Amino acid sequence: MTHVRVRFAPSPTGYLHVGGARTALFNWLFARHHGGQFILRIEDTDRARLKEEAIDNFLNSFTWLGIDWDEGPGKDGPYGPYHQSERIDLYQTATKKLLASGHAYYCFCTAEELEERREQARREGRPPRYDSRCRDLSAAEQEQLRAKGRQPVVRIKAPEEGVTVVNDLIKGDVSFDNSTLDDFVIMKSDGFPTYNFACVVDDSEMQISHVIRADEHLSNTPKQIILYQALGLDLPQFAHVPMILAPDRTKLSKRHGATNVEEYRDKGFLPEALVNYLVLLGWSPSEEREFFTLDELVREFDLGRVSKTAAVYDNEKMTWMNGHYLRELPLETIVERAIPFLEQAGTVSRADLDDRERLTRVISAIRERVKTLAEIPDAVDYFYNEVTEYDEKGAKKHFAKEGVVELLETARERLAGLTEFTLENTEEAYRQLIEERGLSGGALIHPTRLALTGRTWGPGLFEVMILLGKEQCLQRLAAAVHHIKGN
RNA sequence: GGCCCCAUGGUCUAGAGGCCUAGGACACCACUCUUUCAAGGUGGUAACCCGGGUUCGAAUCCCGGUGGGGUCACCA
Repeated sequence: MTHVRVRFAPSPTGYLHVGGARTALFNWLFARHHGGQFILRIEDTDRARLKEEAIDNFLNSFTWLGIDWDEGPGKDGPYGPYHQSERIDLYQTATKKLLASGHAYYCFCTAEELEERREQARREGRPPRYDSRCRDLSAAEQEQLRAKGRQPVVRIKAPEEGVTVVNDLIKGDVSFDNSTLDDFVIMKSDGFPTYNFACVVDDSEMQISHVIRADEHLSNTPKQIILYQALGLDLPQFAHVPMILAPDRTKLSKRHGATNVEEYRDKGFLPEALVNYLVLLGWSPSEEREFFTLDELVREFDLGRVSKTAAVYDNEKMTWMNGHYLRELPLETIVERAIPFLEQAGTVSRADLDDRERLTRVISAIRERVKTLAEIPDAVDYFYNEVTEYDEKGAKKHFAKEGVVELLETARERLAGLTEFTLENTEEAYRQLIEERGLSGGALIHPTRLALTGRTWGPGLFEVMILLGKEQCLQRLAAAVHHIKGN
């Protein structure tokens, strides 16, 4: 294979979308698999929609996902600059070439005129194509229009007959009738290139070997091929990856919930899980397997195993995947990543957060019971804060029983009598009491859990006791008794 | 609407003519483990869009329908 150079070319108008993230990921994996380069190119030719902070958002998202780039913003290379707004001279040179060779021409129609004609075409049920009316304007006519103050655009002279075939690595050969193409704009009246033009000039200039992009660009590809041909340039390989759809089978958008990777981070998802989930949407490994590290993906990834069909994004599976990573990642890693969420929630004091040893034990106890980092503050709450209320259903079930007050008081005395408050001792004390009274384990354990945590679920009771410490246990048992009597 | 792409359980997918009585994963249900909730283990419900061909044989190849998606800008 020729030397692999691929690129991801976002337009800095918003955030990195999960669909974009997956496309970038496919590009990155392909580059790493083949020992090639992954380039980030900023397509900022639409100055009206440009957002200053967007580029940083993108870069942060990539870094968070573990995707690095060999050339691009902050990483100069031999084919820079990597912002299209700084490459205008390149597009102008290419335009001059096209104009000189008769492959392009100036068009003086205004945006309003064009919109009007498109509207009319639609009304009459015709395809809204540009009618090439400026194609053969004489020099004199052009002068006249310029004199009127009209700022022209430059259009490509598209072939009127024949067929343009896209040899796509994923879709196979796709043919387009040239008669369906019109003389599209390559340079806007503001002197900036259009997407298709800038894309071709840059992909060629940057020696891109494989253009791997979303399916929605497939219909742009014949236009780009025409530009390559007009400029006398070699074609890259094309690969159009299927789209990611929302559950209602439409394009994924804000109204479907979290769609950009920053939101996933903020909702407590792990980058490992997002990457793993996303890569499995549209790509399948050669062996039946669900979990892959980035390194394993680099080894396994293959464009040949990318599916042709659009995939529906499933948040349940994403969440399941996240839960898996939450359980499997090193404990220290989870603790590190949980801290920002705990800080944000503000329910655990600074001092408690700094007691890393206890925090680690607490998180170890609950981590397989949560699916996202964002659930951790709530799950650890009672280890750090007093229990102020009891689960309503649980209270009805466990606090309303005959003799529960006496039972909890007795249990409290037994615990109070322990000189060493260990897992073994506490359990032993409880087992003994259970046996004495001829109770089922749950009859004592359930009300105790509710008293200590306010909840009906959580880690093993004796683990909770040890984590809470003797004093807290005694205090909470007393408080619960007080609460029950008060009702 | 024109053009283009696609079509295996609710969802992600395996499958490149006989290995398919269609496999795996999520979700769901049951059982199991268990002091609870999870996690884990075991089992289960559930799919080849329809119609024609081709072939001894089709989820797989061809054609036609249907359905879904994408795209038709001086946006990328």
